[in-house]
Amino acid sequence: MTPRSIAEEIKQTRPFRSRSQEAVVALLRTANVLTRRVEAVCQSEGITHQQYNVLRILRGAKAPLPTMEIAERLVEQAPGITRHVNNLESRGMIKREQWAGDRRQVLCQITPAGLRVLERLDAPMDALDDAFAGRLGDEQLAAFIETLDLLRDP
Amino acid sequence: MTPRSIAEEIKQTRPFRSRSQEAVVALLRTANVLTRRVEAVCQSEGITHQQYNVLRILRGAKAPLPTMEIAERLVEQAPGITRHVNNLESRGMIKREQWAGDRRQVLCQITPAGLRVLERLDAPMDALDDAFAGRLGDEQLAAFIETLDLLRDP
DNA sequence: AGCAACTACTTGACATGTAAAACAACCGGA
DNA sequence: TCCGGTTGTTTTACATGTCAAGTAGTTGCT
Repeated sequence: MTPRSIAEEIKQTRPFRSRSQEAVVALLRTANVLTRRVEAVCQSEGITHQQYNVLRILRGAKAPLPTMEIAERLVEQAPGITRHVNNLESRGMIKREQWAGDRRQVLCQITPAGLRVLERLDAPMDALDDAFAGRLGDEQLAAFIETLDLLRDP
Repeated sequence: MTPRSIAEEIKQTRPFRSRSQEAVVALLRTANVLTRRVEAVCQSEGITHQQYNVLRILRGAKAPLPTMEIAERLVEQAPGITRHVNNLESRGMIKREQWAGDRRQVLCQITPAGLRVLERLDAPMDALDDAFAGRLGDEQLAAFIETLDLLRDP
């Protein structure tokens, strides 16, 4: 039941210099594949992967969030977020408002329309998650997550 | 020694609907972080992550490769590859030639200049791989790679 | 108060990824 | 051989991510 190994998959004559390199390449390729699937699901509602993430962050937050908060959570630079927010706002999925406390900040909040979009995506996204990671056994899944957490650790 | 968990890291009020979802998010975020580091290394030679990959594929191949072969191995659409190849060719790192056998194909080959660029990147890239994946134990690393291979399996 | 330094965006310019369409070249019959 | 259908690649158009600058609005120090 061994899946095609990366070495074979990319047909490299000189496969890998190290096991670490193999892990790096495998991680990047796997994420690449996964991203496409997520995009495919989001497309059904006419939004992109990152727009979806913005909406999900806003839904997850109890209160309206300043733009930079979203940027931090998405690990993306501010300009990109500004554009996502522009786009989502123009389509009525989120609402922006100045906050009296610090007028530099723009607080973003998901609208009922945005919530409905997310709700329609919940089921297919859950299905994707399960189809993707569901074949891993419980302890393999746990180990995988733990390893990923460790790798991101500074 | 537990790293910040994703749930905590992204400050979501409603963390995850499932363990599978946590794995999906962790994978995407980890790849995101890793990509930035790779880009940072490539930048020292003035090339991008994907241009680096094109060069590495061409170095790994014994013979010149048609453009579409590169696209397949990089899992990227043709137009993107055309541009990378244009860019690399204009800087003398690769060479393009028509092939008599099938005149639709354009064969790409790395030049000595391109090889030198790669050689200068080999050491820092190895270092990155090790810094990134090196803290995993041997068997944790093996399990990680195996899981990734499995996840990419159709 | 006054001003330098900093923060939160926003805008503009540019590289890259993708879908769609344009082309040239090849392939398999009729 | 001629023709419709594929294939390899490029062009075009567009969305997105990043960097560099620009603009408000704040803060801290004097």
